[in-house]
Amino acid sequence: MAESDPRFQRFADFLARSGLKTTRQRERIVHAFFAAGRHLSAEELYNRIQTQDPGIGLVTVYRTLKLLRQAGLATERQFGEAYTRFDPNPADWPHDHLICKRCGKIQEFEDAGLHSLREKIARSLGFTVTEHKLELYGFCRDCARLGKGRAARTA
Amino acid sequence: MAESDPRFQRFADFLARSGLKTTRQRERIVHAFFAAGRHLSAEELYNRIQTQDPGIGLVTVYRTLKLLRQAGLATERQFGEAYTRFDPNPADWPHDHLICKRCGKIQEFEDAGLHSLREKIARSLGFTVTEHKLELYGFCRDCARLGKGRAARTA
DNA sequence: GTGGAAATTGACAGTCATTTTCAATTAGGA
DNA sequence: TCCTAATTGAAAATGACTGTCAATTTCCAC
Repeated sequence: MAESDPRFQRFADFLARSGLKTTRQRERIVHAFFAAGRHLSAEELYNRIQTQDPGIGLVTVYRTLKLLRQAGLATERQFGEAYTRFDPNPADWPHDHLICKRCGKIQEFEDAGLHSLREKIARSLGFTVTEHKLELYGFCRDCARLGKGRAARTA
Repeated sequence: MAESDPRFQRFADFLARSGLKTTRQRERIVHAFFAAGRHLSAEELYNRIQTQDPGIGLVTVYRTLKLLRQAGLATERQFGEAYTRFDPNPADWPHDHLICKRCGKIQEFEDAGLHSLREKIARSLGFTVTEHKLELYGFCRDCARLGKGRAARTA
C-alpha cells in the first residue's frame, strides 16, 4: 500500500523537475511522513526517524518538509501551539479541521454548503477570497463522553 | 469618548479583584491599546508608546497584554505572520476575520447562519465545539480593483 | 565504470518573538 | 508614614526555525 502511494512518485518527479537529487535521507523522511498519516511537527517526525536511522539531522527534516510543501504534498498549519504542524494532504484539497482539546485528535472535513456560504458573506463585504482557514476546537465524541462522566461524578 | 470607555473600569476591576496594582505603565499601555482600535502586535504597541513615554519597556507591554487577555479584554490572534496580534474586542464576542493580503486590512464580521451551520456540521461528526477560528484571506474591495487594473495593463 | 561539478548533509551558530530572572523601585493598605 | 508584596526594566534565557560552511554524496557526461 505504502509502496504504491502515488505521492512518492510525485515527490520524485518534483525533485527531478527542479534539478534536485534523490537521497537516502529524503526517502526516509518522506516515507515516514506519509506513513504517519497525521499532522506531525518537524520534531515529531524527527523523533520517529531517529529510531530507525539515527544519522538524519533535524535540519534535514525541516528542509525536506519545505520541499514537500513546494511540491504541493504538505501544508503548514498552526493549531495554536508553539510549533508548526505539517498536513500530509494534497495542498489543493481545501478542507477544514476539528481539533479535540483533550486528546489532540485532528479530524478533517469538507462541506460545500459551508464553503459557498463563506464566499457569499465575503463577497457581500467586498472581499475576494483566495485562501481560508477554519478550525473548530472542542471535544471529540469520546472525550465529550468522558467529560460528562467526570462532571456527573463531581456533581 | 476614550475616557468613558467602560473597558478601563473593567481592567481596573480585574486588577483589584486579582490583588494586582494599578501603575502608570499599565494605564498608558491599556490606553494606547484601546485608542489604536486595531489588531496590534506587542512591538507595534510598544512603538506607539515610545513616542510619549520612552521609559516603558517592551517586556512590560507583553506582560500587560497578557493581563488584558486574562481580563477578557483582548484575544491573541495569529494571522500567518511571525508575531502575535492582539484583538481589542471583548473575548466573548465570537467573530471572524477577513484579511487583505495586499494592504493588511483586517475586517471583522459575524454571521449567525455561518455559526449555526458550523455547529451543525461539527455535531454531525460527533464534535462539541467550544471555540472556533475562521480567517478568510484575499483582497479587499480597493485592492481587488487595483489588482484588476494591473492585470489589464499587463495584458 | 569513472570523474567531477553541483547538490546535499549535519553540526553549529544566528535570528527573532517571547519569557524568565533578578535587583531595584513602587503601590497602597495597615 | 511604613512595610511588604507587586512591579519594573535590563539582560539573559528560551524555543522554533534558518543560514553558514566544510565534508560528503548524487548523478550526468564521457
